[in-house]
Amino acid sequence: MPGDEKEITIYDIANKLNISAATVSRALNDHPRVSKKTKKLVVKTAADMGYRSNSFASSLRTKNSNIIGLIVPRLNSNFMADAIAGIEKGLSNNHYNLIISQSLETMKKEINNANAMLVNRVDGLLVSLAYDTNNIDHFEPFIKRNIPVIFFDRVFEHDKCPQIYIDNFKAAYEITTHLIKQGCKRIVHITANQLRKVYAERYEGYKKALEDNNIWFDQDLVIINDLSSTAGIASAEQILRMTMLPDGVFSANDNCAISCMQTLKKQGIQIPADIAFAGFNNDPSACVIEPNLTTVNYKGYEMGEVAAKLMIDQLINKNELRHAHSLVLRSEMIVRDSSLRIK
Amino acid sequence: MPGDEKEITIYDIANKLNISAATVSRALNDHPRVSKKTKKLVVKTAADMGYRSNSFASSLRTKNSNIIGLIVPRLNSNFMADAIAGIEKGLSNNHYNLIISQSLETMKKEINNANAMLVNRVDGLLVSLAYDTNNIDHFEPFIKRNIPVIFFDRVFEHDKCPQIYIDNFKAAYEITTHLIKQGCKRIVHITANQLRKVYAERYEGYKKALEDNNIWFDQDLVIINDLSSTAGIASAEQILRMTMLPDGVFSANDNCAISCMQTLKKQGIQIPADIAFAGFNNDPSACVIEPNLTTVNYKGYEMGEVAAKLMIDQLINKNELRHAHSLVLRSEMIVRDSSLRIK
DNA sequence: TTGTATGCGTTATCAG
DNA sequence: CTGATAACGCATACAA
Repeated sequence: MPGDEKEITIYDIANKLNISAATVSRALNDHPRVSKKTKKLVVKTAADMGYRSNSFASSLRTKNSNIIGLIVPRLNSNFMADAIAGIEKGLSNNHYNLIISQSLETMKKEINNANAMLVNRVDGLLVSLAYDTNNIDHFEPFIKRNIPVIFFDRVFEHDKCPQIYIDNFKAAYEITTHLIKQGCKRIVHITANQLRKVYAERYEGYKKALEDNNIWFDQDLVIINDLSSTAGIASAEQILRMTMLPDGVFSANDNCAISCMQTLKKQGIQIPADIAFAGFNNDPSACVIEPNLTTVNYKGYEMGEVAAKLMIDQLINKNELRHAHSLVLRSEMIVRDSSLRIK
Repeated sequence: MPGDEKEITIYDIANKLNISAATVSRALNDHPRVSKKTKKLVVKTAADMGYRSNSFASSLRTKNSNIIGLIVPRLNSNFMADAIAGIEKGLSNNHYNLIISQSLETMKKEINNANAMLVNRVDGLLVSLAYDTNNIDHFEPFIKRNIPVIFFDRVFEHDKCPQIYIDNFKAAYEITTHLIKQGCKRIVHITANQLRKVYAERYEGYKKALEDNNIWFDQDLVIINDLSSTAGIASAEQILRMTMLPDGVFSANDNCAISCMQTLKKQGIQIPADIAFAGFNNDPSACVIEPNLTTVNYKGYEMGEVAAKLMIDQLINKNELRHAHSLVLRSEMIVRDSSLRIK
């Protein structure tokens, strides 16, 4: 029966070659003080014998797992899938492995995930926070142990944890200003839970743009939901019920913007003539909807790569004073037909 | 300085409580032959002392990592993101962790990934194959060690490896037949590398549907590319150069179908009147493109859940005769306006 | 129900 | 450059 054969260990290799296990270990780890000849011989014999290093034993000794943990709200969004792809690339290039879990937007599961990561002894943790996370005590055990915790996108302020994000305030300010320049005076803003800094900052950017253009901020024009497709439909219905229709909509994500647009279009609303639209994220569908959606390009892949790079840096420079230097990535407004009244 | 404090072990707990480490170990693992009282005391003390189990030591003893490996071509596609979300849910419910990597569609990287998984001692492996993988020798080390290897979506025939997929032949047959019923007689098929069974079978389904409806199969109507958006544009250009335009297009994925449609629309082609369209996958954008795209609904999330479930079954029933029972999941054609000529 | 003793496979220390 | 030896922290066989 297969699977019952004994696994080869460095002792087996040592016996076969009449050298010590210590030398075998050193040879396999490319230790400088082993002769080229021995190294070559050991590596070859190991391969021949079907040896595979036992990472459990190795990790037990070295106290390193070479595994990075990742906790995200959802794995299946365009942005997150891109981010993970970028992270995986960055880590695997440095021979780190990635273990992933999703909080499904609840702090409760996020705490469970964090504990699992702790037990799995990840060497570092990358986190994008759940919808309702209001404190990060569950990451303290990592911080206490000097295990780097890095937040990206959905970040949290902590002087030991670097953050990677884009300037959401600025991006929202720009895109709102753009709508105003296109003649919009009553702009609806669709956003989510203000606990998440990304949404709070976009909201602030929206408000500031109104203010700077002498447009009265009207709380009734702000719709707060979960930015899902379903929420987009509901938002459209809410808009249609307004006594005075808005002439612009800035949604905090594309997903919601698109389903909102579709619903309004079905009711005969002309876009951008009646209502100009802007989203956020530059999802693939933004180039499919008609008219194409003006949005903020915000590439997850790059953010993932950067997060991985920062993590590697932290792990390599373990002894250096680790100040939480944060990174603000570029984002850019992409103007498409959904907001272009003046051509 | 933080991080320098010694980690608590079961010995520390044992000392504190004046019991043996063995009892602590048993108590923490909820072993039946430990008194309720001791268990409770141990668990509480462990928590108070900030103990975390050392998975390295534990794994070294038990030879189980409680980690499942996942190798996929790309992490960032709608289908794969959904599948991974389903897998993660299924595994985490059973206290398994998930370690992921992407082959970026090359067999070379897939082999590297497999080796990394081997060294990481995953308890099982879930695989969706790269574009050009033409043999699976790199998974033999797992099979030899009785580590379950399960293929999903992009599968490979092996009598020890269960497969999870949909009936691609049937789905393609149905959707092609649908196009024919809508009056199409010259149907282009856009597909990918025939090494991958999914595409080969969709191709076969297409051919069989033509045959059964007495439509001559024309090799010139078959376009083989990588099904990317870029490839969709190129396909449209190729179609426009055809001396006689086709009256239908069946693309092996939505992504390519959509960019192809967009390009043709820009050239004034009416859809579905001039050319009827059908895709595969039911990506979110299929409901955004105008007209909405007829496609095959093929939910990744469910496939992921099923893959996780099958893996758990294999791991639990370790001793049972493990015959590679494969699973064929449901898929369904969704008819939308892109193919509806007869209303 | 609890304790004792041992080994899992590696790496680091020390000695040569 | 190489060898002997001692941990790393846990789980289990066996003994009590």
